[in-house]
Amino acid sequence: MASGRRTIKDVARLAGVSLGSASRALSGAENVSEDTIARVQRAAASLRYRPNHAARSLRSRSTKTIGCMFSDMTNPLYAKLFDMLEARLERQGYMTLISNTSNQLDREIRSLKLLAERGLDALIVAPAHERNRELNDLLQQLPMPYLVLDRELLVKADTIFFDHAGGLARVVEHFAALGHKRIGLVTANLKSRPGRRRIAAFKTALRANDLKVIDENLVLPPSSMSSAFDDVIKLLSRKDRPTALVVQGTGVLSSTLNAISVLGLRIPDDLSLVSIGRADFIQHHVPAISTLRVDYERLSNEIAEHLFERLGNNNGHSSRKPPPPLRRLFPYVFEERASTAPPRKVLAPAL
Amino acid sequence: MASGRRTIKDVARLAGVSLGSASRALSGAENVSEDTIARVQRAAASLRYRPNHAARSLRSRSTKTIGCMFSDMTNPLYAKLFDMLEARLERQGYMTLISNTSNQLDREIRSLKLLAERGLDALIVAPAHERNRELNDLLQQLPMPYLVLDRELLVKADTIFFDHAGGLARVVEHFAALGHKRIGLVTANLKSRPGRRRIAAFKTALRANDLKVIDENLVLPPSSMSSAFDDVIKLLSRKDRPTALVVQGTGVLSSTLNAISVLGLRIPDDLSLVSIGRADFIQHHVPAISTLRVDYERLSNEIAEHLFERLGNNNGHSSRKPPPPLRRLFPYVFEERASTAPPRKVLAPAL
DNA sequence: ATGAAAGCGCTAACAC
DNA sequence: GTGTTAGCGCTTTCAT
Repeated sequence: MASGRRTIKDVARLAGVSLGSASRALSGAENVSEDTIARVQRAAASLRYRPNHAARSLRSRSTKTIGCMFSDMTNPLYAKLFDMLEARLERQGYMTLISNTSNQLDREIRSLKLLAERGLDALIVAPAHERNRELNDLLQQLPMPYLVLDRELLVKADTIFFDHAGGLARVVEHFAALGHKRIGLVTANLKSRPGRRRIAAFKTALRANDLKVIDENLVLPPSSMSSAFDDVIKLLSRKDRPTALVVQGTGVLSSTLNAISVLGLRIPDDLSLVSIGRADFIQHHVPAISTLRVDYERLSNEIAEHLFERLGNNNGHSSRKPPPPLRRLFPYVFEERASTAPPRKVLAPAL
Repeated sequence: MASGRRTIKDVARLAGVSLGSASRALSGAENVSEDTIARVQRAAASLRYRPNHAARSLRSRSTKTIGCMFSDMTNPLYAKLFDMLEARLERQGYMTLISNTSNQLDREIRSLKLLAERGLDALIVAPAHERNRELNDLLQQLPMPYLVLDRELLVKADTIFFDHAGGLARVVEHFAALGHKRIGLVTANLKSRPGRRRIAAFKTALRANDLKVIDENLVLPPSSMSSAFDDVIKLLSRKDRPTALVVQGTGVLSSTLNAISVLGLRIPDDLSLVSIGRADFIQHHVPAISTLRVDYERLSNEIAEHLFERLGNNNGHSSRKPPPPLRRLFPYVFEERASTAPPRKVLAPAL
């Protein structure tokens, strides 16, 4: 890196004060005179001084950086969350370091090691491999506080869970109230918590509404971004095809819409549809698609607040008692738009 | 951060060697005996030693980190590039720090300052505001080498441009060869280079093929991710509607497909279509969509190689002559798939 | 309120 | 090949 970079020493010399005073003036400490602050700031500006981050964090033991390890940034939902989070944390002077692991265990492990040695102030993690021993050990040994996003790890950790049960219950009730009897779920067959919970919650919600659980109505393409096209075509070609569909809002949704369009079915006349998680590309769809979604602004606020609270406690080094781990159930919001209507068969007699 | 963290001093003591030897052993230096290496590594492992990154980069003046500033990570194209880049750089021991600015000038400026003071080894930037004075000044004062991605800045800088002209020429020739006379372009009306160049290149390509430039065929929704639905509906409802469409592969593409589906038009029977940049959500579309795309794997390799070359030169501090700035024209690849065919009117007489 | 001095953990330069 | 030492740029005591 540039050797000609200005240091705080240069600033102090130019301002005619000691090194310590310059530091205090720049970091807004208590015991500095107005005059000193002014002179130091002028000197810093004229030298275009920028503090050296490595030196600062070596000494102060704070990197002012928060790390995120998400399983797949290509997933627009994570991308959106990251965007909000970054904007939110930046306001407190924190930078966000992201590490994307593409659902690969080895990348998750290397990533965790790297993040650990960089001594970030805190971490937000959503590893794909919740039950891997090495990964769990690594997390446990992490020197900084960390927050888990919708994963059920082996280790006890602060976690924000998404309320899949509540969310899917809301959607199924909505369909049931409209008179739908046959409801399908199209979602990735992932092993991680969101995948597992969505399927379980869907079945539970059906039972709670006295609806039959028809396993054929569960369309489970292997990965979160892969195509559900063929499966949806098959499902919707059946004689007793579902009249309503709950669809995961990633690539699965676009291929489902594609299949619906190819079959010439109309939404909501022939088929009602609710997406889980509003994918960006769908927000202008015609007709507007009813969505079960997470309020990412609220979520990123909650994450930030929790993190800062933990960071605060951590300042006093070994505090008396470790606080109980956070276990927050974060709600989904159901936004009814134009993609749901009563099923045809029910409407017909009324005509 | 944890105060009980092990340092290299602990490792050296346990291994029974000096601090310097421990350091050399761990960083794979030249002059260390096999025996020392083994003992130090054993000691490090048993202590669960992790080097302190701040100390290391303060001393060695290298952060082993490369920063990216992209205008919008929510754009799946950037997300994909970042993913490949991260995997590529990780292999050389580099971490990738991403900063997402959502096309906001103030975030770009703050971001650049933060990245600068963290003394990253190199930067990859694609700012939305190419011609902003403050942003250009900031770039010029950057202490580390940086690479610009498809932007025309005021300052001279290493840049990889995408070959929009070559790419669009290829697509228009393809359509012309199939017999299309009326070709439309649907793309965001962004002020940044990709937006500008795409439009200009499209017009040039039409002229080169003796096709009329019909301004009404240019559909320009305001932002790269916004909806083109209404505009595409209008365009395709016209009597002399285009028989072929070139569509930007972001949210614009999904809303265009949505419009086409609502109008009941079939691809490629009623309308041929090529997307620019394969959005992830479209890779399984039926019919498969012909695409003008960037080879992100190759691109990330070129970026990495260029960066390491610049880093190499930078080691020798002020080298004799600064090398001429890189101005690389990066090619598009045209992948013909199933979404293009001769126009109907031309086929009819043949029947 | 200010200056002097220590030292964060590490690597690089130098001696042997 | 190894140990010793200096010092990266900064914040934080500790005097005054």
